[in-house]
Amino acid sequence: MVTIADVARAAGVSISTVSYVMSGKRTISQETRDRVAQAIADLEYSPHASARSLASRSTNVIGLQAPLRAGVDVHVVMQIVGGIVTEARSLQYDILLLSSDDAAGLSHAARASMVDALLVMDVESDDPRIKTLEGLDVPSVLIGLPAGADGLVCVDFDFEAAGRLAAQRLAALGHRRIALFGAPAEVLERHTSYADRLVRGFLSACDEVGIVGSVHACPTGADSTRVVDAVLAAEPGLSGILIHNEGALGHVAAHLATSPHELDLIALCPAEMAQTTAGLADSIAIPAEGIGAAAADALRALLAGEQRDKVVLLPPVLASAGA
Amino acid sequence: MVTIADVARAAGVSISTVSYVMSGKRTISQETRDRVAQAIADLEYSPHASARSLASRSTNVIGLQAPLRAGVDVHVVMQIVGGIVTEARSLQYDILLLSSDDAAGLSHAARASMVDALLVMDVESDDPRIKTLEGLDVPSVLIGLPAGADGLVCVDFDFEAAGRLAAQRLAALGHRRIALFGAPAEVLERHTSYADRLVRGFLSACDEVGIVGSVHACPTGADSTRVVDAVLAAEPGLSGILIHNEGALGHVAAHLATSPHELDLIALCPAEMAQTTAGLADSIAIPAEGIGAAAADALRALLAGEQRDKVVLLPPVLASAGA
DNA sequence: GTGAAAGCGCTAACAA
DNA sequence: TTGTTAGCGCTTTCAC
Repeated sequence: MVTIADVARAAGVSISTVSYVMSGKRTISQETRDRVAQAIADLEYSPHASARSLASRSTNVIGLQAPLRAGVDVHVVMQIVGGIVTEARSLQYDILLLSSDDAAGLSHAARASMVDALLVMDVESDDPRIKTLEGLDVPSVLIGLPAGADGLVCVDFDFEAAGRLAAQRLAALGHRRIALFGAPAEVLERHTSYADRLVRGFLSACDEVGIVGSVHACPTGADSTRVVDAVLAAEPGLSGILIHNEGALGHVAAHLATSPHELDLIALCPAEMAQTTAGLADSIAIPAEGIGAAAADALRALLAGEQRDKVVLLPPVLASAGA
Repeated sequence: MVTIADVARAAGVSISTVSYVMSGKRTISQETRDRVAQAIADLEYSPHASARSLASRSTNVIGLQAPLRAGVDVHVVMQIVGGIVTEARSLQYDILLLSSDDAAGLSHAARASMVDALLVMDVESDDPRIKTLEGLDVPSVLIGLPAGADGLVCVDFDFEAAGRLAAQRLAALGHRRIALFGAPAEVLERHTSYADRLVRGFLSACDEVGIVGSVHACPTGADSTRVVDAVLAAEPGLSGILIHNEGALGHVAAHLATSPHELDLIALCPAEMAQTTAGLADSIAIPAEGIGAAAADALRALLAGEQRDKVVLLPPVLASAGA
């Protein structure tokens, strides 16, 4: 193993000089700097991460709790994690995947000084982790917007604005009666924050523009088409649909394409998914990677002591499908 | 911050006694052990991870390179990672998500002593990471079976056996002409190891049982149905299909359900996905979590110095769909 | 502009 | 059965 002492010896300087060349916290003559840099390159030296963090009292690691056994939106979770990792890397942070999903996992990582900060996905309202996070001495950011997390920094997609946007768009297309097909019933019933916000935006925009909107839980997979058919039968005149369900989108889109009903379908999903789905009128992209990147950046700001908004909501953007 | 010295003081013992109580590497009287345990609990002490790994020269961290921007099988990747994390946790290991996907990322993590071992997914034949891994002083396990990785431990699903099993099953169902719809063309053309192995197993079993098999690339999404229709038109008498494409499965299954052709469809996909897909004759489950767990366990064996097979292949299991 | 040396919190000899 | 202490490799005062 190559240590800082090896580098110092090779460059003919003291170890503190090597350290200062790497950190830039001291002015070093150009000549010395070059010699040290050369020695580092020659020896393929990488500072021992643990030694460094023991001495510097910081790890350059972010702890991440991600829902790996996710129900619905696997693609979204993966893309968010991808965004986090990419952004974190550019900020010189590594990501430690926390293996337990509970509050104890968070406080353990913090107490063991394994991480400089914590990033937590999939937090629900009344989640015990909220109180735990507030009591820890490492900063944290939530991805999502659970009720009761007032003290914490939250980053999320603006589902309410997305619901509103979709309703307005469908109204502009001339529809007078529209429906939202969302998450499976079990998710809706938990009153997951994002689902509630989407519904709220959708219905309030319907009110505002004076059209009729309804909301329906939607199972994953092929069953979804049955639910859609039932709603279409029960609501004559229904002609515009917003769908937010990764596992149902493909089936519903394909089903409606062969249906006698004349209607417009807007999907709320990652952009890539909209592109491979035929039969969409429009789509609203969930900027999943952007959410991850924004969360990592919010953490950077916290760590740097910058003052920022507690809540960061990424705005929805309407896209022509297939374009 | 609570240190081992605080615990020692509270328990009225020396710090080494505390250390030995935690590691169990020394026999300690029951009484002392209890006092120390009590102090640890009272103070909510967690050993400083960096200090520990600096002194013990091991991190209890596994570095993982996972394809986050995956093309096809997001579900599979997520489940594998879930399996890794779960198993690693039970082995007292944490997972560090390596942020760069290249060889340099691997050697950096190793040289910086950030990890005790490396787990690498999505390695292709002739991947430069293979040589890098072989030169590293930390043990590693690949998930996949790339050509040229003879020196390394590899864990994967037995795609060849799966292809063989599917063909045999379709033959047993009475089909004389069957087809495999696999990955998108760009994946097949890269000669990704798993795709090649699946094809080999499928075709060789066709030969053995004396039926005709053909293999076709399959695009993701709704386009897939067009390809299937074209093949059905071109191959009269085709009546059995094996499909291995997460993004196409739903569309193809739905499409065939409404088709005039009388045929059996076998899906190769995670069990959960088969369950939500209607119209399958059978399915062969990809035990994604099991792969992750097996990989983590292979790493544990390596770390423990156990002698094991270089290649671990998880066998396919035929399941009645919808059952 | 550079060096020497005191820790960071822990593990594991070495001693008793 | 327990305590004392020398490192692990680095950062950062303090000294020049």
